[in-house]
Amino acid sequence: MSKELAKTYDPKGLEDRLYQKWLDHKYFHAEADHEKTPFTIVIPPPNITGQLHMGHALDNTMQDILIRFKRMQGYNALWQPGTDHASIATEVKITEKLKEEGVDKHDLGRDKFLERAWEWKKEYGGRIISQLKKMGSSCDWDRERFTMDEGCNEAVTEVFVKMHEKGYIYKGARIINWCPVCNTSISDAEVEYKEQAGHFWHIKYPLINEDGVPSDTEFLTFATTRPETMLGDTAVAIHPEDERYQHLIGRKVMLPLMNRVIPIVTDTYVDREFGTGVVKITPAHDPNDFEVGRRHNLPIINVMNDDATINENGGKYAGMDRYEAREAIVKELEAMGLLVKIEDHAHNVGTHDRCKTTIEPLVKEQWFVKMEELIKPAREAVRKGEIKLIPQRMEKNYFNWIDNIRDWCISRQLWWGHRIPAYYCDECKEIVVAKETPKMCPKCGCTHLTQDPDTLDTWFSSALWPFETLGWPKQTEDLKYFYPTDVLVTGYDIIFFWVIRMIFSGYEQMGEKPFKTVLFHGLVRDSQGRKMSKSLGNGIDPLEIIEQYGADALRLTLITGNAPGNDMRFYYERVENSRNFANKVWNASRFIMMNMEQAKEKTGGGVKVPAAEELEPVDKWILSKLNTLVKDVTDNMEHFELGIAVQKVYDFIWEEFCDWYIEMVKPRLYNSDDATSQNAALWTLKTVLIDALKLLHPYMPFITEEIFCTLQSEEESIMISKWPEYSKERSFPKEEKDIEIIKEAVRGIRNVRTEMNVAPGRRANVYVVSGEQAILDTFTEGRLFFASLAYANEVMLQGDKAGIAQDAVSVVIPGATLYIPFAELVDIAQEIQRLEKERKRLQGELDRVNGMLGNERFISKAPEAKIAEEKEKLVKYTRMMEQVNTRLGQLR
RNA sequence: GGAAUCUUAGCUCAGCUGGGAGAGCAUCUGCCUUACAAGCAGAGGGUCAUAGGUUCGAGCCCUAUAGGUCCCACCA
Repeated sequence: MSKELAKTYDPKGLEDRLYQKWLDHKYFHAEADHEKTPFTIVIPPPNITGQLHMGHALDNTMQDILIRFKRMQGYNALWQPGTDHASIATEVKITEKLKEEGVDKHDLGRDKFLERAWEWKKEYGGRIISQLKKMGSSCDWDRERFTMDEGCNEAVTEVFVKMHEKGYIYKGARIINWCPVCNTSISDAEVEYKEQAGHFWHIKYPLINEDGVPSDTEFLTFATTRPETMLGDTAVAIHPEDERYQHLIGRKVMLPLMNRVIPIVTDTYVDREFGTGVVKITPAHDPNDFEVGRRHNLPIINVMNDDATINENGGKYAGMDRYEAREAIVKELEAMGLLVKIEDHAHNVGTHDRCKTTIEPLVKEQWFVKMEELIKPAREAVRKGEIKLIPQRMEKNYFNWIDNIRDWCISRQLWWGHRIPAYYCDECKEIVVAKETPKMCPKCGCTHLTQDPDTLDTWFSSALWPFETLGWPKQTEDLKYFYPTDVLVTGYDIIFFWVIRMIFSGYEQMGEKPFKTVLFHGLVRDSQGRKMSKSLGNGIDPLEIIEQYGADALRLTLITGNAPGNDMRFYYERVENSRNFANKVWNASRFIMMNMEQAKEKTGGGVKVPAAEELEPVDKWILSKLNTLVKDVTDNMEHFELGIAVQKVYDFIWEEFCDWYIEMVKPRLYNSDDATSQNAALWTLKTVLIDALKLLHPYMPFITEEIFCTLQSEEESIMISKWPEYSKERSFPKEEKDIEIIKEAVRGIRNVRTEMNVAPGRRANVYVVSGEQAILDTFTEGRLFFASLAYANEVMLQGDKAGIAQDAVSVVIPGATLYIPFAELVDIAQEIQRLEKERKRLQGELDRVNGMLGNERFISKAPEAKIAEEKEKLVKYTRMMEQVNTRLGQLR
């Protein structure tokens, strides 16, 4: 009738079954309920192209821990899930796949391409979700959203139109980052700078004489890393106060190869100390030059096509690739005697973070979000602590980015994504931004309008994620109830892409922060500390780990031994340790249930709640320890110290509960003559186990559920059980102290026995000698388990050492000396040596304590509690020292 | 160029508000003790990078130095 745990712990058999049970019972589902306090987390939506990797595993484990913890605490916990369309990432994948089929994206056409994309979404969008389920994630799947579902589309259009009306979104020709391979503009955040070995080409341009012809003798020399851009040069710049070049102000130079006369301009942007103090200016292909060009009204000559080949403005170089052109141009300049020298030069080159292609700065007409005003509330929120970043040091990064923010280029020359709701009149070119396709042009009345072909940066929609998933722009009940959300858990690597943008969007659209706390985690690296990557092939598949060790073991591994925001290394030994812990929990539970069952067979009844006086000191000791644990763990978790919290649970279960408490109560369990004592032990075992399981549940949901349900068949699930609370009635300081004394005695005896190579099977009597009745009482109470743990035949308690063999081995603990007489004897000299060692140790402690207490300034300045603590130690060590000295005297 | 962060046992890392240095793995010794050998009992191993400073007291706070990681900016 009662269930039993399987003989061996096998996560494979139970995880899927339990997850299905949770789903069936709708435990993950949350509804707005004003009787309860909400606790909300929105998931960082994984890409539909993605497969579960260790980063997801960590991110989701943290969220699940928090959400399960809060749910058990009685909060109305909502974990809002969904996926991201990942505009560029997905488009690239589909384009690649088409290429494999021999189909060019453009031949296929936009509509057909989008059909393929949706098919892709249908096929792979579910994959990552089912993988998250494998982790045990308790998301409310009934609420699953997608950044391109109807509601999100509506939200995006709403925001775009609104912000355009407010003037926060504008269209303009600016210098942007262009990826010649993906054929789209990208934002500043998507550019990754990488140091590359390059060259400095020192080139000279001839000055123009007064008669308007290039000089044969006068030149202006400068250095460049990108000679090919000279085709678009429209000026040469010098610093206005550079004495070397004062005489050149107002003159012009001849741009070789293009035979264009260009001015010499003065601009403080030029660094006199760097190179020759002369800079060629190419406004169309360099962000700084673009600015210089604006200041001096220089023409912008774009010399490049979208694929980074030279265009018709590049004269005879038209059609060449940018690097091909570079070579040809250098060669030609050299032939003309205009190449002065070539130097090696390492410099940072901007690359596209997706495809690693060197980006090309280009001037293009794009849509931008004006950041200046928008960003202000985001800065203030963090500055005032309205939004907390954990760890706090992330604030530096945050402010640094905000303080240097530039307008956000949001248009992408891609098809997969939210198409920009801007329409152009075919006749008068008027731009209309509207939620719906306009019937006619408001300016000329023409009825032919064409929608902007571009789509929006994928982060434009993710920025709205915390409120669009709750129903916005509709003022839903959910939105009112669950927003603002409580915690955002994410990697520090997307703070600029996502976190900041959600924050300013929340304030702009909702007038309220999107979340109260951002909990950052680091990267999961391989065992050698390298980033896991496809190209290195060093990625560890979380699903494989789950298959081999179980999701619980994986979760525990990811959450222990690392601080918030720090990267961690992942290796198998750590997972094994986690699995071993799961196994420990499993076996301890099995042991407890087995004993409950056996007692039931004998007595015919189940475990009863014992009367207060029926609890023995050990029972009170472990209950008291558990009580403290509950307080500490809850406190740690509330402060997001997840790793510290679970470490405490781990230590408690393994050391205190399994290695000490269970061992201590075994004699009681095996003795059914004293039913009262046996019942008290069983009840304590069960009670402590259940609470410990609850504390562990957020971390290891499956194993705890399986054990809990086996143990408490009347309960439905541990995940909706009540989180344990600290209670004064469960605090027993006296028993805690008493048991610690006995533990110390046990450890002391074990130590001597090992040291003396006494075979474990060889039992000996133990005499506990103490002048204090309280200590003798403690041992009286604990005699039974003390005997079993200290390999004792009989435990004799006495006030003096009468009747104890002279050559008995002795162990000194605070307040008592233990004597263990072995039949054949002990080398007295060796015993003296051992005690001398102990004397030395105690002397060290005494010196330290006396040093502190003898220091007047310590006495006058240290807190009283600390002083009292040290005084107590002084008493303790002094007494132990006396005992050791007495024993040494006897032996001599 | 600017910022952040790290340097603690052989390895990988914890150490939360300053108050007697910890874990896992590895190593060594002894145990198949009727929950667990994925285990039990013990042991060894650390000038907490270096040098100063603050403090009654520093792994923790401050300054400098060395080395590593990483982010931002970018000088053409």
